[in-house]
Amino acid sequence: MDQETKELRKAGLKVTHPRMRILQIFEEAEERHLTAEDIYKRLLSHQEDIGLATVYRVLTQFEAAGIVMKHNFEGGQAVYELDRGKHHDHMIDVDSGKVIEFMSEEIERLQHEIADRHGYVIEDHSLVLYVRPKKKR
Amino acid sequence: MDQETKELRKAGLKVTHPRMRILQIFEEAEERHLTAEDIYKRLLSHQEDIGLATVYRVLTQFEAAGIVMKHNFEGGQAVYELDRGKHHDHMIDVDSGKVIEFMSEEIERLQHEIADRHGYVIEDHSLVLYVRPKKKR
DNA sequence: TTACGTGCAAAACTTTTGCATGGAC
DNA sequence: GTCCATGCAAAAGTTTTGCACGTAA
Repeated sequence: MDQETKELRKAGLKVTHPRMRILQIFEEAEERHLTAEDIYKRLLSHQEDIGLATVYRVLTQFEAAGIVMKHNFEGGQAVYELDRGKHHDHMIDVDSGKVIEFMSEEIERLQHEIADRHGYVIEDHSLVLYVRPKKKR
Repeated sequence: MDQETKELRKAGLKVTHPRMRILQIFEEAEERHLTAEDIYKRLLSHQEDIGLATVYRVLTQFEAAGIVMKHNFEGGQAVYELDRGKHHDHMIDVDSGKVIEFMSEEIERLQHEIADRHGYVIEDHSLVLYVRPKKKR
């Protein structure tokens, strides 16, 4: 039994063609971060007959099942990435649109400290740096 | 000449009724963070005849002029707040929807350090903590 | 007077939903 | 066979735009 099938079964989801193909799209893709539209277009270009509504439904289920993470960066469309388990934040090159992942134990620690100081516990968080390449000189 | 007029003039914007009223709505509001819809509803309740499209147009101009800041928190609608100049990040109580502002020099410093290490400079950034009140015991 | 601003309605865009059919187990 | 999943089209929700009219400077 292949990896995708296992992943779907584990999530208690029926193993259907759209779900398999969407998982594969993520695995094949160069970029880790894709919009629903990106995925839909790639399916179309492989002559797949899968509706955009299905893409959204599948992504929503995948998110609930912890298979993907959804991010609301600037610019209307939500982006999704496979949830590989290791938490990280994002840096977006505003010139090229490239997404860089990073992780700082130190920032994580400070966030918890701040929330705690205000009487809260962190449920989730979102840190995005919008960056531009340093000028060389 | 009052404060609102001064602010609009400084931004090179004509002093019109909708622009004045929208500035005032921000100043009167208990919450610092309002959606376009929030503002529109408050105008309606004051019997103002200002269209929602105008609210969006004015907010967009205000953002370009540095009068307000726009945030894309989770949940579809963008929120706007007056730009008082002092940078801060946000903590959102997911139970009540309450928005708490905070600021950490330490986190700011680490962000720059990380961007720099990757060969970038930070153009802008967004840090939002989604939190829940600590359980008492 | 003239360029810019506004209200209204329609359009654009992303995402969700209703419904009849199809497919996994 | 049963229940969940899907495609399609339509709806919903937010934001933008076209256009004719209005108004600040």
